Amino acid sequence: MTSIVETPARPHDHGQCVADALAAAEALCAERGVRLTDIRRQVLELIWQGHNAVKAYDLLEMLSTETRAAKPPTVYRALDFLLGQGLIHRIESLNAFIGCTHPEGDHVSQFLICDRCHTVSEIEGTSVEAAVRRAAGKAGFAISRQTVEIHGMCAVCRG
Amino acid sequence: MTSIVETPARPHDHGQCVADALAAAEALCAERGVRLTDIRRQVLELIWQGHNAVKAYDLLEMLSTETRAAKPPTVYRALDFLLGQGLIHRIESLNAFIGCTHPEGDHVSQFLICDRCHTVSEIEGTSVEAAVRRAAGKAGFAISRQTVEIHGMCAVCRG
DNA sequence: GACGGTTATGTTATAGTATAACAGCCCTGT
DNA sequence: ACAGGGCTGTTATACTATAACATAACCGTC
Repeated sequence: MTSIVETPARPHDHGQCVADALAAAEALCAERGVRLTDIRRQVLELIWQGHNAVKAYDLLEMLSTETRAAKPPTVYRALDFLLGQGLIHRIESLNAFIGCTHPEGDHVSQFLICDRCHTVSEIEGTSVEAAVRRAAGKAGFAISRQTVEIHGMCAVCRG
Repeated sequence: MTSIVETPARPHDHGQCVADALAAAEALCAERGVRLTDIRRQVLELIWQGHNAVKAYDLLEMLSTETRAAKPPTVYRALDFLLGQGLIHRIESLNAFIGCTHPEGDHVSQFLICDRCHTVSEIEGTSVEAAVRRAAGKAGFAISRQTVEIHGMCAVCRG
Protein backbone atom coordinates (compact mmCIF):
# COMPACT_ATOMS: atom_id res chain seq x y z
CA MET A 1 0.00 0.00 0.00
CA THR A 2 1.22 3.40 -0.87
CA SER A 3 1.55 5.71 2.04
CA ILE A 4 3.48 8.87 1.67
CA VAL A 5 4.51 9.61 5.19
CA GLU A 6 4.56 13.22 6.24
CA THR A 7 7.88 13.90 7.79
CA PRO A 8 7.41 15.71 11.06
CA ALA A 9 11.09 16.45 10.99
CA ARG A 10 12.08 20.08 11.00
CA PRO A 11 9.84 22.07 8.72
CA HIS A 12 11.50 23.21 5.56
CA ASP A 13 10.73 24.07 1.99
CA HIS A 14 10.62 20.57 0.65
CA GLY A 15 9.77 21.70 -2.85
CA GLN A 16 13.23 23.20 -2.84
CA CYS A 17 14.78 19.87 -1.81
CA VAL A 18 13.10 18.17 -4.74
CA ALA A 19 14.01 20.91 -7.18
CA ASP A 20 17.62 20.87 -6.03
CA ALA A 21 17.85 17.11 -6.25
CA LEU A 22 16.40 17.01 -9.75
CA ALA A 23 18.62 19.84 -10.93
CA ALA A 24 21.69 18.12 -9.52
CA ALA A 25 20.64 14.87 -11.17
CA GLU A 26 20.17 16.59 -14.51
CA ALA A 27 23.55 18.23 -14.27
CA LEU A 28 25.37 15.08 -13.23
CA CYS A 29 23.79 12.94 -15.92
CA ALA A 30 24.56 15.51 -18.57
CA GLU A 31 28.14 15.73 -17.39
CA ARG A 32 28.50 11.97 -17.46
CA GLY A 33 26.78 11.50 -20.77
CA VAL A 34 24.07 9.24 -19.41
CA ARG A 35 20.36 9.69 -19.95
CA LEU A 36 17.99 10.73 -17.22
CA THR A 37 14.93 9.47 -19.05
CA ASP A 38 11.33 10.18 -18.17
CA ILE A 39 10.87 7.06 -16.12
CA ARG A 40 14.11 7.58 -14.27
CA ARG A 41 13.30 11.18 -13.48
CA GLN A 42 9.80 10.22 -12.38
CA VAL A 43 11.16 7.56 -10.04
CA LEU A 44 13.73 9.93 -8.63
CA GLU A 45 11.06 12.55 -8.06
CA LEU A 46 8.76 10.06 -6.36
CA ILE A 47 11.56 8.96 -4.07
CA TRP A 48 12.16 12.58 -3.21
CA GLN A 49 8.55 13.20 -2.20
CA GLY A 50 9.73 13.03 1.37
CA HIS A 51 12.74 12.30 3.53
CA ASN A 52 11.63 8.75 4.05
CA ALA A 53 12.66 5.60 2.28
CA VAL A 54 10.32 4.38 -0.45
CA LYS A 55 9.65 0.78 -1.45
CA ALA A 56 9.90 -0.49 -5.00
CA TYR A 57 6.32 -1.70 -5.16
CA ASP A 58 5.00 1.57 -3.84
CA LEU A 59 6.82 3.30 -6.67
CA LEU A 60 5.29 0.78 -9.01
CA GLU A 61 1.84 1.70 -7.81
CA MET A 62 2.55 5.41 -8.02
CA LEU A 63 3.77 4.98 -11.57
CA SER A 64 0.69 3.08 -12.63
CA THR A 65 -2.25 4.85 -14.24
CA GLU A 66 -5.87 3.73 -14.41
CA THR A 67 -5.30 2.28 -17.81
CA ARG A 68 -1.85 0.83 -17.44
CA ALA A 69 -0.08 -0.92 -14.59
CA ALA A 70 3.65 -0.45 -14.44
CA LYS A 71 5.57 -3.69 -14.05
CA PRO A 72 8.42 -4.55 -11.67
CA PRO A 73 11.31 -4.48 -14.15
CA THR A 74 10.42 -0.93 -15.08
CA VAL A 75 10.94 0.38 -11.61
CA TYR A 76 13.86 -1.89 -10.75
CA ARG A 77 15.72 -0.78 -13.85
CA ALA A 78 15.20 2.84 -12.96
CA LEU A 79 16.36 2.13 -9.42
CA ASP A 80 19.45 0.33 -10.71
CA PHE A 81 20.31 3.29 -12.86
CA LEU A 82 19.82 5.78 -10.05
CA LEU A 83 21.85 3.63 -7.66
CA GLY A 84 24.58 3.31 -10.23
CA GLN A 85 24.76 7.08 -10.64
CA GLY A 86 24.76 7.58 -6.89
CA LEU A 87 21.51 9.54 -7.02
CA ILE A 88 19.78 7.30 -4.52
CA HIS A 89 20.77 4.86 -1.81
CA ARG A 90 19.29 1.54 -0.87
CA ILE A 91 18.39 1.02 2.78
CA GLU A 92 19.04 -2.68 3.30
CA SER A 93 17.23 -2.97 6.58
CA LEU A 94 14.05 -1.59 5.02
CA ASN A 95 14.21 -2.93 1.48
CA ALA A 96 13.65 0.63 0.41
CA PHE A 97 15.30 3.54 -1.34
CA ILE A 98 16.09 7.13 -0.48
CA GLY A 99 17.39 10.12 -2.35
CA CYS A 100 21.04 10.93 -1.92
CA THR A 101 21.60 14.34 -0.45
CA HIS A 102 24.98 14.95 -2.06
CA PRO A 103 25.30 12.90 -5.22
CA GLU A 104 28.34 14.73 -6.50
CA GLY A 105 31.38 12.80 -5.44
CA ASP A 106 31.80 9.48 -3.77
CA HIS A 107 30.82 8.95 -0.21
CA VAL A 108 29.86 6.09 2.00
CA SER A 109 26.26 5.80 2.99
CA GLN A 110 25.48 5.96 6.67
CA PHE A 111 21.98 6.60 7.90
CA LEU A 112 19.97 7.48 10.95
CA ILE A 113 16.54 5.93 10.53
CA CYS A 114 13.70 7.03 12.78
CA ASP A 115 11.38 4.10 13.38
CA ARG A 116 8.59 6.40 14.45
CA CYS A 117 8.36 9.08 11.73
CA HIS A 118 10.43 7.09 9.25
CA THR A 119 12.67 9.99 8.42
CA VAL A 120 16.05 8.89 7.12
CA SER A 121 19.03 11.19 7.34
CA GLU A 122 22.57 10.70 6.20
CA ILE A 123 25.21 10.92 8.87
CA GLU A 124 27.49 13.82 8.15
CA GLY A 125 31.14 13.71 8.89
CA THR A 126 33.83 11.13 8.57
CA SER A 127 34.36 9.82 12.07
CA VAL A 128 32.25 6.70 11.67
CA GLU A 129 33.82 5.96 8.36
CA ALA A 130 37.27 6.47 9.82
CA ALA A 131 36.55 4.06 12.66
CA VAL A 132 35.27 1.49 10.20
CA ARG A 133 38.36 1.94 8.07
CA ARG A 134 40.63 1.47 11.04
CA ALA A 135 38.83 -1.68 12.15
CA ALA A 136 38.91 -3.12 8.65
CA GLY A 137 42.55 -2.17 8.21
CA LYS A 138 43.49 -4.01 11.36
CA ALA A 139 41.93 -7.15 9.92
CA GLY A 140 43.63 -6.68 6.56
CA PHE A 141 40.21 -6.29 5.03
CA ALA A 142 39.77 -4.25 1.83
CA ILE A 143 36.49 -2.35 1.93
CA SER A 144 34.36 -2.09 -1.16
CA ARG A 145 31.02 -1.06 0.30
CA GLN A 146 29.75 0.07 3.68
CA THR A 147 26.27 -0.31 5.02
CA VAL A 148 25.68 1.63 8.20
CA GLU A 149 22.04 1.89 9.24
CA ILE A 150 21.21 3.13 12.69
CA HIS A 151 17.63 2.65 13.82
CA GLY A 152 16.05 4.52 16.67
CA MET A 153 14.15 7.71 17.34
CA CYS A 154 15.02 11.10 15.94
CA ALA A 155 15.30 14.29 17.94
CA VAL A 156 11.94 15.61 16.76
CA CYS A 157 10.06 12.45 17.73
CA ARG A 158 11.73 12.37 21.13
CA GLY A 159 10.20 15.76 21.67
CA MET B 1 39.70 1.20 21.42
CA THR B 2 41.18 -1.95 20.01
CA SER B 3 39.17 -3.81 17.46
CA ILE B 4 39.88 -7.48 17.49
CA VAL B 5 38.57 -9.17 14.42
CA GLU B 6 38.41 -12.90 14.23
CA THR B 7 39.86 -14.55 11.20
CA PRO B 8 37.81 -17.64 10.63
CA ALA B 9 38.98 -18.08 7.08
CA ARG B 10 42.21 -19.41 8.45
CA PRO B 11 42.23 -23.12 9.13
CA HIS B 12 40.93 -24.02 12.54
CA ASP B 13 39.08 -26.75 14.34
CA HIS B 14 35.64 -25.86 13.21
CA GLY B 15 34.05 -28.78 15.01
CA GLN B 16 35.10 -27.00 18.16
CA CYS B 17 33.39 -23.79 17.02
CA VAL B 18 30.15 -25.67 16.50
CA ALA B 19 30.44 -27.57 19.76
CA ASP B 20 31.17 -24.37 21.67
CA ALA B 21 28.29 -22.53 20.05
CA LEU B 22 25.82 -25.30 20.81
CA ALA B 23 27.04 -25.64 24.37
CA ALA B 24 26.75 -21.90 24.91
CA ALA B 25 23.26 -21.93 23.42
CA GLU B 26 22.19 -24.79 25.70
CA ALA B 27 23.53 -23.01 28.72
CA LEU B 28 21.97 -19.67 27.88
CA CYS B 29 18.57 -21.15 27.12
CA ALA B 30 18.60 -23.17 30.31
CA GLU B 31 19.55 -20.10 32.29
CA ARG B 32 16.78 -18.07 30.70
CA GLY B 33 14.16 -20.76 30.99
CA VAL B 34 13.49 -20.95 27.27
CA ARG B 35 13.44 -24.09 25.19
CA LEU B 36 16.09 -24.92 22.66
CA THR B 37 13.92 -27.44 20.85
CA ASP B 38 15.08 -29.95 18.25
CA ILE B 39 14.25 -27.76 15.31
CA ARG B 40 15.86 -24.72 16.87
CA ARG B 41 19.02 -26.62 17.67
CA GLN B 42 19.11 -28.12 14.20
CA VAL B 43 18.79 -24.71 12.61
CA LEU B 44 21.48 -23.27 14.85
CA GLU B 45 23.78 -26.14 14.00
CA LEU B 46 23.16 -25.76 10.29
CA ILE B 47 23.94 -22.06 10.49
CA TRP B 48 27.15 -22.91 12.27
CA GLN B 49 28.32 -25.30 9.56
CA GLY B 50 30.64 -22.54 8.43
CA HIS B 51 31.58 -18.93 9.03
CA ASN B 52 29.39 -17.78 6.22
CA ALA B 53 25.86 -16.46 6.26
CA VAL B 54 23.12 -18.96 5.46
CA LYS B 55 19.83 -18.22 3.71
CA ALA B 56 16.48 -19.24 5.09
CA TYR B 57 15.51 -21.32 2.09
CA ASP B 58 18.81 -23.15 2.13
CA LEU B 59 18.09 -24.10 5.71
CA LEU B 60 14.67 -25.20 4.58
CA GLU B 61 16.20 -27.50 2.04
CA MET B 62 18.73 -28.86 4.50
CA LEU B 63 15.95 -29.57 6.98
CA SER B 64 13.86 -31.41 4.44
CA THR B 65 14.06 -35.18 4.15
CA GLU B 66 13.18 -37.35 1.18
CA THR B 67 9.77 -37.99 2.61
CA ARG B 68 8.95 -34.62 4.06
CA ALA B 69 9.63 -31.07 2.90
CA ALA B 70 10.01 -28.53 5.67
CA LYS B 71 7.93 -25.41 5.18
CA PRO B 72 8.93 -21.76 5.48
CA PRO B 73 7.26 -20.94 8.80
CA THR B 74 9.17 -23.75 10.44
CA VAL B 75 12.52 -22.26 9.67
CA TYR B 76 11.46 -18.63 10.11
CA ARG B 77 10.11 -19.38 13.56
CA ALA B 78 13.33 -21.04 14.55
CA LEU B 79 15.26 -18.08 13.17
CA ASP B 80 13.06 -15.64 15.08
CA PHE B 81 13.70 -17.52 18.28
CA LEU B 82 17.45 -17.64 17.73
CA LEU B 83 17.54 -13.96 16.83
CA GLY B 84 15.52 -13.13 19.91
CA GLN B 85 17.95 -15.00 22.12
CA GLY B 86 20.90 -13.35 20.41
CA LEU B 87 22.24 -16.68 19.21
CA ILE B 88 22.35 -15.59 15.59
CA HIS B 89 22.46 -12.35 13.66
CA ARG B 90 20.72 -11.36 10.49
CA ILE B 91 22.86 -9.90 7.71
CA GLU B 92 20.54 -7.40 6.06
CA SER B 93 22.59 -6.91 2.96
CA LEU B 94 22.54 -10.64 2.23
CA ASN B 95 19.13 -11.67 3.52
CA ALA B 96 20.96 -14.32 5.45
CA PHE B 97 21.86 -15.42 8.95
CA ILE B 98 25.04 -16.12 10.85
CA GLY B 99 25.92 -17.56 14.22
CA CYS B 100 26.76 -15.10 16.93
CA THR B 101 30.26 -15.57 18.27
CA HIS B 102 29.55 -14.24 21.75
CA PRO B 103 25.89 -14.64 22.59
CA GLU B 104 26.33 -13.91 26.26
CA GLY B 105 25.67 -10.28 26.82
CA ASP B 106 24.38 -7.54 24.60
CA HIS B 107 26.46 -6.20 21.81
CA VAL B 108 25.93 -4.40 18.58
CA SER B 109 26.43 -6.38 15.44
CA GLN B 110 29.07 -5.19 13.05
CA PHE B 111 30.40 -7.37 10.30
CA LEU B 112 33.15 -7.69 7.75
CA ILE B 113 31.77 -9.64 4.83
CA CYS B 114 34.11 -11.06 2.23
CA ASP B 115 32.41 -11.04 -1.15
CA ARG B 116 34.83 -13.60 -2.50
CA CYS B 117 34.92 -16.40 0.10
CA HIS B 118 31.74 -15.23 1.82
CA THR B 119 33.27 -15.41 5.25
CA VAL B 120 31.56 -13.12 7.72
CA SER B 121 33.35 -11.97 10.84
CA GLU B 122 32.12 -9.84 13.66
CA ILE B 123 34.04 -6.71 14.43
CA GLU B 124 34.79 -6.78 18.09
CA GLY B 125 35.76 -3.75 20.00
CA THR B 126 34.01 -0.54 20.59
CA SER B 127 35.57 2.06 18.35
CA VAL B 128 33.06 1.87 15.53
CA GLU B 129 30.22 1.72 17.96
CA ALA B 130 31.59 4.70 19.84
CA ALA B 131 31.84 6.73 16.65
CA VAL B 132 28.29 5.83 15.75
CA ARG B 133 27.12 6.80 19.19
CA ARG B 134 28.85 10.16 18.97
CA ALA B 135 27.37 10.88 15.55
CA ALA B 136 23.89 9.91 16.72
CA GLY B 137 24.29 11.93 19.88
CA LYS B 138 25.16 15.01 17.90
CA ALA B 139 21.90 14.64 16.01
CA GLY B 140 19.89 14.04 19.18
CA PHE B 141 19.10 10.58 17.90
CA ALA B 142 18.32 7.71 20.31
CA ILE B 143 19.76 4.47 18.97
CA SER B 144 17.80 1.25 19.24
CA ARG B 145 19.57 -0.93 16.71
CA GLN B 146 22.73 -0.73 14.62
CA THR B 147 23.40 -2.41 11.33
CA VAL B 148 27.02 -2.18 10.25
CA GLU B 149 27.92 -4.40 7.32
CA ILE B 150 31.21 -3.84 5.56
CA HIS B 151 31.64 -5.63 2.24
CA GLY B 152 34.96 -6.20 0.59
CA MET B 153 37.73 -8.75 0.49
CA CYS B 154 39.24 -10.45 3.50
CA ALA B 155 42.93 -10.75 4.24
CA VAL B 156 43.07 -14.40 3.21
CA CYS B 157 41.49 -13.77 -0.17
CA ARG B 158 43.76 -10.81 -0.83
CA GLY B 159 46.96 -12.47 0.25
C1' DG C 1 -2.93 -39.66 35.14
C1' DA C 2 -6.61 -36.37 33.62
C1' DC C 3 -7.17 -31.43 32.97
C1' DG C 4 -6.34 -26.96 31.20
C1' DG C 5 -3.26 -23.35 29.87
C1' DT C 6 0.70 -22.28 27.26
C1' DT C 7 4.08 -22.92 23.90
C1' DA C 8 5.65 -25.11 19.73
C1' DT C 9 4.88 -27.15 15.29
C1' DG C 10 2.21 -28.42 10.97
C1' DT C 11 -0.18 -26.76 7.01
C1' DT C 12 -2.21 -23.91 3.53
C1' DA C 13 -2.25 -19.86 1.43
C1' DT C 14 -0.60 -15.53 0.18
C1' DA C 15 2.09 -11.20 0.53
C1' DG C 16 6.21 -8.88 -0.63
C1' DT C 17 10.79 -8.40 -3.12
C1' DA C 18 13.53 -9.07 -7.26
C1' DT C 19 15.31 -10.82 -11.74
C1' DA C 20 15.60 -13.64 -16.31
C1' DA C 21 14.63 -13.66 -20.94
C1' DC C 22 13.09 -12.02 -25.07
C1' DA C 23 10.61 -8.62 -28.08
C1' DG C 24 10.18 -4.16 -29.79
C1' DC C 25 10.99 0.76 -29.69
C1' DC C 26 13.62 4.98 -29.73
C1' DC C 27 17.64 7.77 -29.72
C1' DT C 28 21.93 9.00 -31.78
C1' DG C 29 25.70 9.26 -35.03
C1' DT C 30 26.83 8.57 -39.65
C1' DA D 1 17.77 6.40 -44.13
C1' DC D 2 19.89 3.13 -41.53
C1' DA D 3 22.48 0.57 -38.26
C1' DG D 4 23.71 -0.19 -33.57
C1' DG D 5 23.11 0.35 -28.89
C1' DG D 6 20.42 1.64 -25.16
C1' DC D 7 15.87 1.83 -23.11
C1' DT D 8 11.27 0.03 -22.26
C1' DG D 9 7.41 -3.48 -22.53
C1' DT D 10 5.94 -7.96 -21.35
C1' DT D 11 5.65 -12.53 -19.56
C1' DA D 12 7.11 -15.55 -16.47
C1' DT D 13 9.31 -17.00 -12.47
C1' DA D 14 12.53 -17.04 -8.47
C1' DC D 15 13.34 -15.73 -3.96
C1' DT D 16 12.03 -13.92 0.77
C1' DA D 17 8.69 -13.69 4.42
C1' DT D 18 4.32 -13.82 7.07
C1' DA D 19 -0.90 -14.53 8.15
C1' DA D 20 -4.11 -17.56 9.83
C1' DC D 21 -5.76 -21.50 11.62
C1' DA D 22 -5.26 -26.53 13.08
C1' DT D 23 -2.88 -29.89 15.80
C1' DA D 24 0.48 -31.60 18.94
C1' DA D 25 3.82 -31.42 22.81
C1' DC D 26 5.03 -29.65 27.28
C1' DC D 27 4.11 -28.45 32.14
C1' DG D 28 2.14 -27.44 36.43
C1' DT D 29 -1.95 -28.56 39.20
C1' DC D 30 -5.32 -31.29 40.94
